Amino acid sequence: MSEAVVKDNQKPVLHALKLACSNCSLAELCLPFGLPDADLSQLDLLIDQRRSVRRGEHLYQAGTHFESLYAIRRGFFKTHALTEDGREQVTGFHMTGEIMGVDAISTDIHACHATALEDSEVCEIPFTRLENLIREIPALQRQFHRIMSREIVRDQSVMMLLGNMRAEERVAAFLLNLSQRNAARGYSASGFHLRMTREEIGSFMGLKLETVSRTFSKLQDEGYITVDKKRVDIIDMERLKALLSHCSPRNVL
Amino acid sequence: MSEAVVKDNQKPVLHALKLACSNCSLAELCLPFGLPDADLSQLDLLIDQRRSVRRGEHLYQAGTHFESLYAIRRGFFKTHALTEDGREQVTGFHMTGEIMGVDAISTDIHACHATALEDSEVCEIPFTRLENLIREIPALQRQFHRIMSREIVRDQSVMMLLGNMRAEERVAAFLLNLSQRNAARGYSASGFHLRMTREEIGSFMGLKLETVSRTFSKLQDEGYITVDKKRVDIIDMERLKALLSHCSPRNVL
DNA sequence: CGATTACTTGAAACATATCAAGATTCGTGG
DNA sequence: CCACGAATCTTGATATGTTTCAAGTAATCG
Repeated sequence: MSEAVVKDNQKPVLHALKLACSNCSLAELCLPFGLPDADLSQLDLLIDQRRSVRRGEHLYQAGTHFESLYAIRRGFFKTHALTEDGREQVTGFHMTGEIMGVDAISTDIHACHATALEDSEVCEIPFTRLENLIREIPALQRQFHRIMSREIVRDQSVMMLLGNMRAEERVAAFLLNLSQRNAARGYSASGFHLRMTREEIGSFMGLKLETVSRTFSKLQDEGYITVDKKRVDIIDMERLKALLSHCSPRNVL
Repeated sequence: MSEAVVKDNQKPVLHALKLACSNCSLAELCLPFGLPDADLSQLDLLIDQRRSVRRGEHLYQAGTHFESLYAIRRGFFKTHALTEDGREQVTGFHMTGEIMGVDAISTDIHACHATALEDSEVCEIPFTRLENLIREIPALQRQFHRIMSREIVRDQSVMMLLGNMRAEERVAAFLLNLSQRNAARGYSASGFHLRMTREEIGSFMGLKLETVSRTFSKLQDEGYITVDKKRVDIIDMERLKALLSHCSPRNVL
């Protein structure tokens, strides 16, 4: 396995690692879901580059030309946009198996920045070649459409959250969402390490960082969770879910 | 042209009208954008049914099985979801040329309701057949992906709006968005008729109806717009846009 | 034309933001 | 490995914007 590491403060490091969707443990969360082995090997041919992005570095920047989607192999990302006066708004947090970059398809320009919140690795998916392959593999086409659609549903859930919920409910929804996504990846549903700052959480949820901090403290005082800086443990999952029972038409986030 | 009108209070009326994307004036806002004539006639074969939905009726309901996307031929829709305790959240307003239903692709179940806010007509696009056709026409594939991606970008803009803006800014963004979309369809950018109630606007923007009403009055008092119940005229477009200058990374909504 | 729905406006209540200060943690270079 | 400076987090007091409650008016539908 040859490895060419190019160290640079801004640009992500590029590896010439051999990838294989066909034996990737994340397949069922990702593009290969539902594909028979024969088709998987075609995906293997397409996705031949892995890219390493270190904590704090960006994977792509808003305004740059769009060429590839990225599947997260390992790590954790935020996507965010900057307003004219320099404030940032976080538009999403992204875990292993998720696809980033679909927002750029509409204009061929990335609509947001993607920044690693921990040392990460992504699989690069050249989009033009993906479109070609999609035309030949109906199951891949269907899965790709599902992934795009899922993103739309997810964003609309966030809209409902921002439009309807109070701070306590927002933070509860946020934690439950992380919990579910952890569980789907085989990790603990009840305890995890937050990769983002209070400010980033607040930006995503439409709250100020002080409010996020206060709300964590309140949820802890009331016995829902324990918080120790970045470590969160859900003590009473049922009651935490009950906080949202009246505002979720289906699963929130 | 044979026409079979079935009157019913709940179900949309079904017409057996002949449709033709190939001579539709909305083509450039819709699925046919960028297709050569030869391919257009294939789309014509696919989209053979038009459906008439009267004001107040739904086009589809949340929870029902997904079979078709719908392109708005004429009219105006809202999409909305109900929370468990019966409140509704509006997730979007939709004008001619726009495609509705993509949120259902992820699960094969509609994630929201679609209700006509005026007498409307939609073109029904059977999704399985669309996927087949997309595999044969690369330009159609590209356009479909763009439409899905555009929806994601739009939803993320709403997230930024709900997360960052105060009431006055939200309402300004809302009016400017309607203005732009009107202009793109050849209508006036400065004056239009609101199809939705104050409550629906508020639901979409994360505000109470009283706040929407007050904000309209305030924008009128300050000379940005005039409001006469459902009629809105933008008096000073530049100043209205300036209200948003500090919170938009690019076009809002 | 009467009843229902939609809209406007005011006053008070409430939730979150803002400002501020101190404590803790993290990253970096010595 | 330690120490220092920067970044992050917590908590309190006050300010602000939006919601809630309430009442009255206007418009729409049958």
